[in-house]
Parts: sequence; C-alpha cells; structure tokens
Amino acid sequence: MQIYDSVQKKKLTFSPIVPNKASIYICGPTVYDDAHLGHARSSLAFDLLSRTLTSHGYEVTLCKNFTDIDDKIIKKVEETGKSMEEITSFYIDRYLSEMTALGIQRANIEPKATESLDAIEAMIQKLIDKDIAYVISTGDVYFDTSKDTHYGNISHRVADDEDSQSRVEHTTEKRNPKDFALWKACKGEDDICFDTHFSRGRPGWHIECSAMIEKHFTGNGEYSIDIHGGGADLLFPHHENEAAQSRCATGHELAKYWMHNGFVQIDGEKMSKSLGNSFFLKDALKLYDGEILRYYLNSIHYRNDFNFSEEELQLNKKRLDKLYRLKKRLMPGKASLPNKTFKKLLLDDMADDLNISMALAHIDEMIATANDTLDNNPKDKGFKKETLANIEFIDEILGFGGKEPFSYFQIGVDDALKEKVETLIEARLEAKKNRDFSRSDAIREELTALGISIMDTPDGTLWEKS
RNA sequence: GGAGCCAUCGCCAAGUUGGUAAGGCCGUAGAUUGCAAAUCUGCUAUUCACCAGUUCGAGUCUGGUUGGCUCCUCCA
Repeated sequence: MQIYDSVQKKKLTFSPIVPNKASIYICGPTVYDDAHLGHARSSLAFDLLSRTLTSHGYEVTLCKNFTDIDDKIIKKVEETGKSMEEITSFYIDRYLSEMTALGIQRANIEPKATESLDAIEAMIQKLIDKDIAYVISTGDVYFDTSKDTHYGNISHRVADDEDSQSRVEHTTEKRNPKDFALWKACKGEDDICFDTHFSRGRPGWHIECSAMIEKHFTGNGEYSIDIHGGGADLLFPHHENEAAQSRCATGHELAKYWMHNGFVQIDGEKMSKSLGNSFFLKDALKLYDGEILRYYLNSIHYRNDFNFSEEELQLNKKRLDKLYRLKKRLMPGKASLPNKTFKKLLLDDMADDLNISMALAHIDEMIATANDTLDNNPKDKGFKKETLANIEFIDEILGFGGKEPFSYFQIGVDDALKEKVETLIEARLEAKKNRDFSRSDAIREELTALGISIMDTPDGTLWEKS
C-alpha cells in the first residue's frame, strides 16, 4: 500500500505503528453552518482511504472530530439567540445524515471539543509547565513557537518577520509574532467559557485536535497515530500548529503520514463559505441522488482540485448507469466469490495512493466483458454469481453499486407514474404483438415525454427514468 | 511580496523507479432490433502549454517562459 505523504511530498509505503492496524484522524467540520460539496469531498476521500485499508486487511480506527466551540459558533449564538448546544447538535445531526446519504461510513470515534476539555486543559498545562506555553495578562495562553526547533517542518514554511498567525488579533505580549493562541480567555460576562487552572476561557482551534488525538490514541512512543488527514488548506497553520503542540507536549511526533485532499472548485475558484460560492450538500442532495454525487466527487484523484459542473455529473451518472444495467441482467441471483483477477486489480489500483481512475477503468472493462459474456451465454449461472460478487466487492471498497438495480433506475418516480408507465408498456406490448408498430411507437413517444426510456429484451420490456 | 501545486484527444481524466500515451463522454462505422433503446465490436492524440538541456531514449528528470489555482486570515 502506497500513500502520498504531503509533508515529505512523495509516495511512501504504508507501514503502520502496529502491524495490520491503521489509526487515522481526520479534521472534521466546525459545526456552525451547513456542509458544502467541499466537506463532502474531503469526507469521501478519507472514506475511500478507510475502505481501501480495510479491504487490504487492516483493522482501521478512524477518528473524526467535531469542532463545537468556535468564534463562528458563538457569533451564531448571538445572532439567533439559540444555545450553543442547540446550534451544534443541529448541524452535527445534519452533517451525519448528509454523509450517510453519500455512503460515508461513520468514524469509530467522533469526539467533540466540548467533551474533550479535560484533555485540552491537561495538554495546555503541560506546555505551560514546560515553559513552552505562556499566559499573558488577559489570561490568553500562547504557544511559544521559538521553543519548538522543528516548527515549520510540516508546511515547510520559512521563518519570516510577518505575523502569520494573526493579522487582526494583535497583542504586544506575544513573545514571537508566529506564536498562536492555545486558550482564549473570556472577555465579557456572557461569554461561553470554561474554568481552568490558568484562566476562564475557551480553547483555540489547533489545540482541540492535538488533545483529542492524545486522548484517544496511545501510539508507540514515536508517533501518536498513523495518518492525519484533512483539506489542503489545513496544512498551514492548523496542522503545523497541531504538530508543534503535540511534539512539545508529548515528546513524540503526532502522525507518521499526513494526507491532504484537494478542493472543490466552482468556475475555477475554491468553494468556500467566505467566498460565498458554496454549493450546499442539502441542496445538492435535493437535486441528485447521494450515490451519484459520491461517484462523481470520488471520480478524480483526491489530491487534485475538483471543478464541479452539473454536465460532468450527468456524464458520470451515465457511467454508473452501466454498472447498474449489468446488475439488472444478473438479477435475481446470489453472489458467489468475486473474480480473483478482478479483485486484485481493484486492490492494486487503490493501493497506489487511491488511484480511483484506474479502478474505474478496470470496472468499465469488467462491465464490457461481462455484458459480452452474457450476450453470448445468457444462462451462465456461475458467471452471473461471480459477476454479482464483483459488484459487491466494488460496493465494499468504493462504496457504490450496492442498490437494488431496478429501484436505482426509478429514483424520483412516484407510484402514480410507475403505474402509468407499466400500463403504457403493457399496451405497447399488445400493439407490438399485433404488429401495430405505429401505435407502439406512439406509446413509446408518450413514455419519452414522461421522461421514461424503454428497452426491449428477450425477457420483456425494461424501463428507466432518463 | 513569500511558499507550493498544476498544464495530456472536442470535454472529463489516468499515466509505477524515463522505454515509446488507460478509461469515460461525444463522434463515427458495423452487429443486434419491426424501428428504437440497451448491449457488443471496430475507428477516433506519432503526441503530452512553450523553449532549451541531460539521455541511446522524456508526458515522465533539469533550467527557463507563459497560463491557471492554492496557502501565507476562518476554511474540507
């Protein structure tokens, strides 16, 4: 298994801390608003990683956090008058249900910042005790970046005089311009804050992840976890700071491998809330089935930027349709075992830093070969069972193709339409039987107008929503 | 201004350690079909933004040019 490490900037052979086990930590969302396609892509990328490792026989422990203490959340509390808990639990629930719609498997551990305050406080205290962190007069706690000789190793950022951590929040008490806040003391009476030995306040963003990792993973004395993942925008400062905190607090490195996914772009620009060009998942899921979105968003390599377009999505649906048309031909039936060669191809493709394009190409070839075999020998039961097993394996490792094929082609069709379609098809069959082709063609046109396409097979007429 | 990523057929997109360009869509010819649709088969980049270099050999390495994107502020 080869994965690309974004710190060393090359593919490395995955060699976990504990043989046959993989520990992964993914930076999850800050829950103050709806998730957009960018969040989906990141989740999808690491879902693919987790599934791939599992398929290769690793026992995967996936941890994905929720940042539920944050300035933006507090702002939302002030704006809406709702409680912080109300807001965060609403967005967490929505996030989880949207991710489920995309076929993303739940993480084994889903910690929240509010539930990790003990670990956060302990880590900050440790850093203060070592004089790596310091408390200023306001009660804010800062990390002294000059104490960490490896600071900059993650993002390869060279030291400069500019205050890269905070252009807005200047304080003269910082020892170095690059120092960043571990803890922000509360300022007003109504602030949302928590008591600690050093001050009453709330955690900075970076420390949350470091503390949660230390809380949930033991590591091996050299690293805490195998893989740390997240969006490419988190490389600096978030992951740089996480790495520094953990290194200084624990004496060992945070993660053995770092993986970062590319962005979703709209018209060539990064999709982000601050740019206001977000395509929210809740809206996308109203328009398209989750499985198609999954297929499309995962169709290009996770490290590349992804330019979203509805036309491309439709083209990808066509490609997925082919898999389901083949599946229709295999029904009803029971899966046996997947073809060994095919299974190995997919495993090898994905073992190469998740080369999904190669895997999809191999799937297309499998589909064509299978259709050809079935054209020549429609009754080959053993082959049908094996092919069905191939599709089950695709679903296992890539997370699509698992639906019942007839219902796949009827997504969005209500019972009334379904009944109408079936009546029309029967009438058309009757007309065909009487060789009344002008009538049967007229019925076909009527169906087309309803958005239904039909196909005659030896076993009868099948229909799909086009 | 500093750091980095990317540039492959009309469109999307792969290309292990340099060895002679996957796959999908579209198009096209055919098989099949009452006609379609679906399915299958054939064809569809002597060429990888541009220029120079290293090499027996480069899309793949080096240097430069142009264009696009990202990070340096919250961000998946």
